[in-house]
Amino acid sequence: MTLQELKYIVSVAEEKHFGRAAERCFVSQPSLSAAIRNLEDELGVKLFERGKTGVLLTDAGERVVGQARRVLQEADRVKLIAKSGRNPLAGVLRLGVIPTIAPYLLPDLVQALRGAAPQMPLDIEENLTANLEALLRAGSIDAAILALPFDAPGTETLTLYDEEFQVVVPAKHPWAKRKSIAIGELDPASLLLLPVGHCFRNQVLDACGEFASAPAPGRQGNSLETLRSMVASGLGLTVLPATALTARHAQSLVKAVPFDEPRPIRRVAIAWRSGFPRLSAVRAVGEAARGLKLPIVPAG
Amino acid sequence: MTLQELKYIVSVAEEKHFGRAAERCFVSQPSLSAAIRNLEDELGVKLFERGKTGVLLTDAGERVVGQARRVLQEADRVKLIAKSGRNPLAGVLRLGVIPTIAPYLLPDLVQALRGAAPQMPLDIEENLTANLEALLRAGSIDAAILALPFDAPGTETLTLYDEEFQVVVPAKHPWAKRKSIAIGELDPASLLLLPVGHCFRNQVLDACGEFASAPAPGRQGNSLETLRSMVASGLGLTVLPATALTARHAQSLVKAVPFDEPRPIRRVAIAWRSGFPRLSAVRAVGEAARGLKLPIVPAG
DNA sequence: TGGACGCGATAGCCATAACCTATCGGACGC
DNA sequence: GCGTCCGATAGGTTATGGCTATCGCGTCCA
Repeated sequence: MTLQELKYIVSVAEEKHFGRAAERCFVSQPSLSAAIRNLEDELGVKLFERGKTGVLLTDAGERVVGQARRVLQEADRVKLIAKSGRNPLAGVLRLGVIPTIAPYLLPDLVQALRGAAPQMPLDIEENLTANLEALLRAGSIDAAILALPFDAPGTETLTLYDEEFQVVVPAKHPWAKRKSIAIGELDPASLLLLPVGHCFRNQVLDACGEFASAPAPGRQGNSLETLRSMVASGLGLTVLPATALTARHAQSLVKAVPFDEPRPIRRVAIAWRSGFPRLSAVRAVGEAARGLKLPIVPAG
Repeated sequence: MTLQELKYIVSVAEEKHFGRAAERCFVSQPSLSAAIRNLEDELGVKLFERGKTGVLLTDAGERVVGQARRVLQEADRVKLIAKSGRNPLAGVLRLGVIPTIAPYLLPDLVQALRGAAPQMPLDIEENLTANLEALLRAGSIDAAILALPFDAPGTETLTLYDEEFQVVVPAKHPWAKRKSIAIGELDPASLLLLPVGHCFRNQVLDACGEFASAPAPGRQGNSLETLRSMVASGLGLTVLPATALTARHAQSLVKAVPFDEPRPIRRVAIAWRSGFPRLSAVRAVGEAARGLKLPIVPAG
């Protein structure tokens, strides 16, 4: 039984004439006759009574044709659904974002995408890089915005931008008035860091050339905002990325001071599975991120 | 788009593995791959993401496969419906019967068919032969029980039985005690007949060798029962077929008297369109009619 | 790090079935 | 009777779907 055959019987049922039905199906009359004969044989029922006074539907034919119409209708909906899914910029994009980027990038990114891809809502998964990698490879998310390096096998990345690191000190701290600070000046004992697992923690440690002694466990905050508050309360100082230091996140009790040149940075990228079919959706997200008015350096 | 292709994508969606899906569909893996590629091309959407870590459904694929399942389900119902229509003795049979047979044959016929074809209800159309012919040829009824001759083009007939005609006279009529009556004795002036259009009217007239003068218009009854009542009331006498003269229809005020040999009869048959696909349903009706305990002569 | 393995895609060949044109055969109608 | 209409049949061609063998890529393991 084929969809073709079902189309044929519906056509004959409507035309009550093999010749005209064949014409309507753009086939020759013998082809249509043979196809219908095939179907009748397969179903084991005569669907039409070929009489002198035209073609009549048998009782079984009536019911089969009715059901055939339903099948064809559902089949048409397959095409409609496919058509609606043809636009890569339509449909939910499941996007992972690491916690040190999400709160600073997403508000503007979402806003930008409402213009660039209005039919593509973002389903955001905020998680650590290692978890995002697993989710990405398992297909639970479609793409992830995170910091490089990221070399999960079977994935590709597109660099979005670089952002500087800055030292954040209490407003009354002697460094608050400095123009810049050398990396070597940082004291591991007073540096507040994110917990293990956050890539930003390692990036800061890398930038500082790894301290000999590990920071004390107590000197940690679970988010960048917590770190900022801890600095404001005078517990120590920390390092934050530039996107966390815009006017929107200003705090009168703390002051951000750049590093000496060359200033340490992190490179932010979007990653996806090799072969992910909605590459242009990923690209749209990337373009939107690059176009934002944030303290970022267009890179790559 | 074919049902085959839809089966393939559903299978791959369930197995998440081209090889196993192919096995389940009893085709080789390349065949299945090619078919799916075809469908994806036709729909203009990638349905699956062929990754290293197995096969993933795209968002569009998810929706298309869901709809494909619905199509296949409806297609299965086509086969079910066809199967249920495969038994010619199942399903309504639309049967025409002429008014001079219907009330005498149907009660017993229906009863007999409840045993022989319990899944075949009869949709009865009681009408004159000419109308039944039109209905039969138009396909509005499937078969008709009527009196021969019946030579509508495109139809075939099967003789069911013969039934005698008898003279029906008032119980007090001098003929009521006669053993038999010669045709020539009938007086057209006192003979009660059905209206024009009933074949039985013509059969009686034929049997009597056509009277020179037509019967008076007033001496008509619209049914055999009306004729019987008119005889009972003393209005005249009439001729009825044997099936109308069983104990069930006995009337104390009238008496039926046979004709002299050779007794006139009418031949009752069942007719259907040549090529009507449920021939065995017609045959079943014929067998049932022949097997009835009625004053009929198995004929043909 | 190299080789075996797993998996989907590709290449090339073959059989079948789907389609075409031409023709037949029965039924009607003039 | 003869022409016409209509579905079925015959015969030939194409292309579609299926197969085997193989490739290419990635992963896993020694």
